[in-house]
Amino acid sequence: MTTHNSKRVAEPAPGRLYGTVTIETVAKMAGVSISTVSRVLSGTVTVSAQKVLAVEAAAATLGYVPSALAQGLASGRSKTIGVVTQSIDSPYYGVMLRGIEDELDLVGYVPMILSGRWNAKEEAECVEILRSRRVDGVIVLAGRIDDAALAACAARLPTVVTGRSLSAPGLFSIDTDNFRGALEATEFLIESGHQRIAFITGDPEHADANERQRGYRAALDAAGIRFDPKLVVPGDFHESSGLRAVDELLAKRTQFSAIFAANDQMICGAALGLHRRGLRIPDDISVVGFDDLPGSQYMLPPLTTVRQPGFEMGRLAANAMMQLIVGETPTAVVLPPMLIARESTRRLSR
Amino acid sequence: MTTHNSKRVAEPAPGRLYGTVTIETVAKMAGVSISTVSRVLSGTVTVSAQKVLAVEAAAATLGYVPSALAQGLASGRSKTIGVVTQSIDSPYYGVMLRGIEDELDLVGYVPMILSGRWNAKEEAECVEILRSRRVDGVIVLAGRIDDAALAACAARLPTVVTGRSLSAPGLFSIDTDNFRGALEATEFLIESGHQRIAFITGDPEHADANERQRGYRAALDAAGIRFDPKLVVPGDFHESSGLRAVDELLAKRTQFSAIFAANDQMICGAALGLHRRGLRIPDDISVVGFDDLPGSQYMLPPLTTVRQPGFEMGRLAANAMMQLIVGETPTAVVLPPMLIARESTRRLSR
DNA sequence: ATTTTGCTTGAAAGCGCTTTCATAACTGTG
DNA sequence: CACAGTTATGAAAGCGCTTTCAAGCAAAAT
Repeated sequence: MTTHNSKRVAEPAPGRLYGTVTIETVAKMAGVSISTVSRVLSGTVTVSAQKVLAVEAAAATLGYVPSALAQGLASGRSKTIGVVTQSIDSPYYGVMLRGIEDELDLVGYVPMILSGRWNAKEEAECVEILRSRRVDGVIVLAGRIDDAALAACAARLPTVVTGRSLSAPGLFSIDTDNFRGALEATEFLIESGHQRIAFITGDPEHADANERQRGYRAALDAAGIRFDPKLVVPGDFHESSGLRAVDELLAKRTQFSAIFAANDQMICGAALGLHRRGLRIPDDISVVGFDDLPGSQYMLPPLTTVRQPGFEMGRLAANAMMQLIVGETPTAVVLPPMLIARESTRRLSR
Repeated sequence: MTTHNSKRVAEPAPGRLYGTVTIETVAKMAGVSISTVSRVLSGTVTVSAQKVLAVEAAAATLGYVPSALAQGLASGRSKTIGVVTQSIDSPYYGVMLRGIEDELDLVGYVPMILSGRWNAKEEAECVEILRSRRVDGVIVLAGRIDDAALAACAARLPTVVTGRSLSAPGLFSIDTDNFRGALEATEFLIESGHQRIAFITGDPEHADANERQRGYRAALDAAGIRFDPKLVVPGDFHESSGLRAVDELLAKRTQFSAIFAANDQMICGAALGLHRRGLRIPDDISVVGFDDLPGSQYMLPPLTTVRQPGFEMGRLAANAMMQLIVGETPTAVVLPPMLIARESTRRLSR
């Protein structure tokens, strides 16, 4: 029987940059074993001061950067958190992402952000990609992915979801009280003397959207104002749908003195629609949005809206993730929204 | 001499989920070697149809998801591209990120997006983190990191930078012609009869900002309009600075009929400032921005601005990266900006 | 019938780390 | 001063893949 493996030369590592400095390079230079290098770099075990110095010096002069891939493979923790957002350029989710980034930064984790593009299938694909990247957890920002898929994800990976309230093992959800926010916004309009209040809905596939509509309706009911379906026009959360909604509203020749939209972006579009018809905000029509996007305070006029603490939500989500990872059970949270009265609404003197 | 290593049981892999399915699990179930599994999954080598089927069946029933960490470590390619943006919620960079995402998606790469927060130090840290993550390349969106650091990065990793024109080995830059964009915007204003045109600068640490100012100046010179330093006020690319700029301009009691700002966000702030003073756009003051953010067409009135093809730039950047990775040399690009005349400017009838 | 060529396939050597495990070197203690 | 109790350290076993390398085999060529 021949020993069929000839000695392999380990010199020119295939497909790899010549001169890559690894933990071994550092170990040799410092005159210690790679275990010791690993120990001083992670700082988990005491190492003699002299060796610490030697290792640090070697690492510095060599410009050693540990491979997160190797670390992840060996330790079973990649120190990265997958984040599924909907659109990387969404102003609304953008703020939440900032919160997540900031919080993760503090504990040495890195986010891996993927876009689900408002589409259950793509979101599921994102989760799959993230799983293959061996992220230590997944944060999903709202989206269309169904609760079951989310629970399934949570079964194998710590999972945090925002804009939704549901519970499952390993799953933590964080939401704002959309019903209440919409209720308060509508109440505010009613208290200001408005009776004919139009509502531009959000995407009906989105739980938030429906909650907001429910809040609008509840405020009307509570005030004894008859609900008029003609005042409700469909939107999809984007600017363009706000513009269309105003056209539709005006075409109906239904009278109204205020518009409440399920988000700020649609109010933007609506404002343009009103402008085109020569209608002034708030002189002719009062408008109220939802979210309080960064730009909303610079709208003309500055927008009255329901503030969602997006940044805080992001931080909370990241925080909860850290807790899940260490095995704690964060307590589910429903954040209170807050009405920000600015200049897009006026009191109706009857 | 005692053989000092006792047989180790490999059963409960430390710190790892019980039941993780690896390539070995699949191999066993399919009755083939792990090499064969690897081969059918990567599809690089022909494998008998029968085994392909067996492997695919096994992988499917086991729900096997290959570890990108292990793949990356073994192959030396992580299939991820690091992206350094400035702020994850910047509307301007957001569009570029979308372009990058889309293009990377097509070729099976995943972006890892980090925020440099407009700060050279943090940007350098991002690059370092990315390096440790063993990304296959780095795309830097503008930023303050100095050219030398960028070139150094390019020396070890394929690098693409936007909003800057420089060249170095392994480095590819992609930029828009800021000078020309600003020149055309200013010319447009001049042709419309404006002579007293104020300019709100961008952050002077940003090359783009200075180019745009140069364009403004050049148009003035070409038209024989005397440059008046009192008409130039500093900004920092954010809305709030646009607001302040208008206050400053008005405080000077210098007369002007138009404002050109180094970006759209500052125009937003400026518009609010004008609104507060009862000045109307474009009746009293014409305004022109730069960038054409997604929201700019919904400004009141819709903003005349210089369009930067952000999405295209993102795609080009990702594309160039792919070329760099396979060893090709993409040709540097300077994209032409385009003036979009909307309703925030009016022709001055003298 | 025998050699050659061409395929498919498994064994095994890494990739660059972390983490036992065991040893060697010290520190006290009775 | 022998013996137990600590530390500090290196060897080596993985982590889950990719990728040679060589063997095995069947088909083609002589």
